[in-house]
Amino acid sequence: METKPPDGLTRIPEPTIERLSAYLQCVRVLRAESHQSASSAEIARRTGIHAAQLRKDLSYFGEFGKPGLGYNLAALEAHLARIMGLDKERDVLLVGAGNLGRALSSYTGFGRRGFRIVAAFDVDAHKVGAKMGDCPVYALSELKRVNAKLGAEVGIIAVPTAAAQAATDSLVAAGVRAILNFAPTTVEVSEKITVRNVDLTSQMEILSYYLRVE
Amino acid sequence: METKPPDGLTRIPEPTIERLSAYLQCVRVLRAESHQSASSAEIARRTGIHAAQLRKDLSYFGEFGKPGLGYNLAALEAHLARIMGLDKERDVLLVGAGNLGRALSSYTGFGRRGFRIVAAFDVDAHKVGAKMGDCPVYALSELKRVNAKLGAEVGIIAVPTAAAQAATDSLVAAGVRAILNFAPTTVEVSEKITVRNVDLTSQMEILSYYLRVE
DNA sequence: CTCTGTTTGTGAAATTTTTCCCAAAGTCTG
DNA sequence: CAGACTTTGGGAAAAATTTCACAAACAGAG
Repeated sequence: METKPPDGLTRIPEPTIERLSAYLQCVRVLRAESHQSASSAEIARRTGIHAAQLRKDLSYFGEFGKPGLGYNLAALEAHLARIMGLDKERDVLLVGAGNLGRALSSYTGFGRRGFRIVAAFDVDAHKVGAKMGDCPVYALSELKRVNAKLGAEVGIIAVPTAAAQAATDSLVAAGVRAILNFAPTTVEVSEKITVRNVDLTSQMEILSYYLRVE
Repeated sequence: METKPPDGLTRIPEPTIERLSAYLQCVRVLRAESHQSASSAEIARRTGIHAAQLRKDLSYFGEFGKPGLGYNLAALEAHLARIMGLDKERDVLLVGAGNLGRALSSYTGFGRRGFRIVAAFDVDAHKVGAKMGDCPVYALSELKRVNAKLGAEVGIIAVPTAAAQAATDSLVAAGVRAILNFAPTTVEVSEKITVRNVDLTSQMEILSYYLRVE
C-alpha cells in the first residue's frame, strides 16, 4: 500500500465516473442507517458492483480505506462529493416549460443534491411571464441576457426534437458548459461542452429488446 | 461477404443494443428527410458513432447493406424495429402518480413508439379513482388484480426511493418483465427481469464531475 | 506482543469492446 | 463491359475495462 503521486493527469474512465455517483448514493443510505463504516464488499453487495471494481475506482483518486476496517463513511462521502464537484451549489437553466419541464422544475431530487433550477425558458408566449413552481419563465430569446446575471453553467433541455439543437446553441452561447438533454436526438456541441442524453423512448426500446426473447 | 449461420446464440453486447436504438432514431430522421438510403459513414456522422462500429453492430443480426450503396433505409428501419421487438404495441403500467408520474403519463413520445401507459397506481387515496390524462389511477394494492386483465409486461417506477423496492415487487408479482426505474436506488429483482435505471440526480452529478475541471 | 481475522490497494491476467483494415461486392461512367 | 469508385462485412489488432489474486496493513483477542 504505497503512496501514489497525486496524479491529476491520468484520465478517469467514464464508467468509473458513472459508478462514483452510485457509491455516493449507497454511502448516503448506509449513513442514514447509522453505519459508521463499511467494507468494499458491503458496498458492492448493495450496489451490485464488484468489490474490486469499487476499490479500483476509488484508487484513481487516493486511498480512502483502512485495511481490516473498510471505509469510514463520513469521510468517504465527503471525498466522493468533492471528487464529483458536489461541494457547491449549482444553478441550472431549464429550456422547455412543457409537461416534462414542469415535472423537472418541481422535482425535489435535484434541490436536495444542490442543483437549483433558477430559470426556465420557452418559446410559447403564453407560458412566459408566469411562474412554474417558484421558477420564473422567460422567453427563450432572453436566455443569454438572463444568464448574464445568473451565470449558470448547467442546462436542461426539455423541448421537442426539432427545437433541441437551437436550445443547445442558446445555452452554450449563454455560457453553459454542461447539458442534460431529454430530447431524443443527438445535439452537436464543441468538445468543451459536456452533454448527457436521457432519452426516455430509447430506454423503453432497450427494455423492449430484452422483452423480445420469451 | 459470406453468409453467416443464423446464429441466435451469440450474446449481443449491451452497448450494441443501446446503440441500435440510436441508429433507429437516425434512420427515422433520414427517412423523414426523404432519403432512400445511407452509408454507414453518413449514419456515423449523424449519430457520432464510429462507422465500423455501426457495421459490426448490424452484422450481429445479419447483412442489411449493399457494398457500394449503403443501407436501404426503409428496410433498415424495419429490421431494426424487428430486432428491438418494436413490431408490436406494448402496454405499460406506471407506478407513482406524483409530478414525475404525471409528466410521464402525458409524454407523447412513448405513444409514438408503441408504448401505451394503460394504468397508473398510487398509494395516495386522493389520487386513486381520478384519471391522469386518460389513464386511470388505481390503488397500488390493486396492481396485481388489475394487471391480471391487462397483461402488461412493462412497468415504470416513479415513486420515492423508499417505496421503490415495494413497487418493483408488486410489478414483478403482476407479471411485469421489464422495468424502467426512475427512483434513485438499485432495486433487487430476479435475473429474469430487466431493469433500467434512469436516475436524474445521478446524471446531474456526472455532469457536475465534468464541470469540476475549469 | 504475537497470532488470527479482515480488508485494502494494485499489478497482472482475463475479458470485453472498439477500431483498423482490406478483400469482396456492387455501382456508375463512358 | 472495363476500369474507377464506393461501401460492406468481418477477421484480426488494439484499446479499454473488469476481475483476479495476493502482499501489505491494520484491528482485536489473548
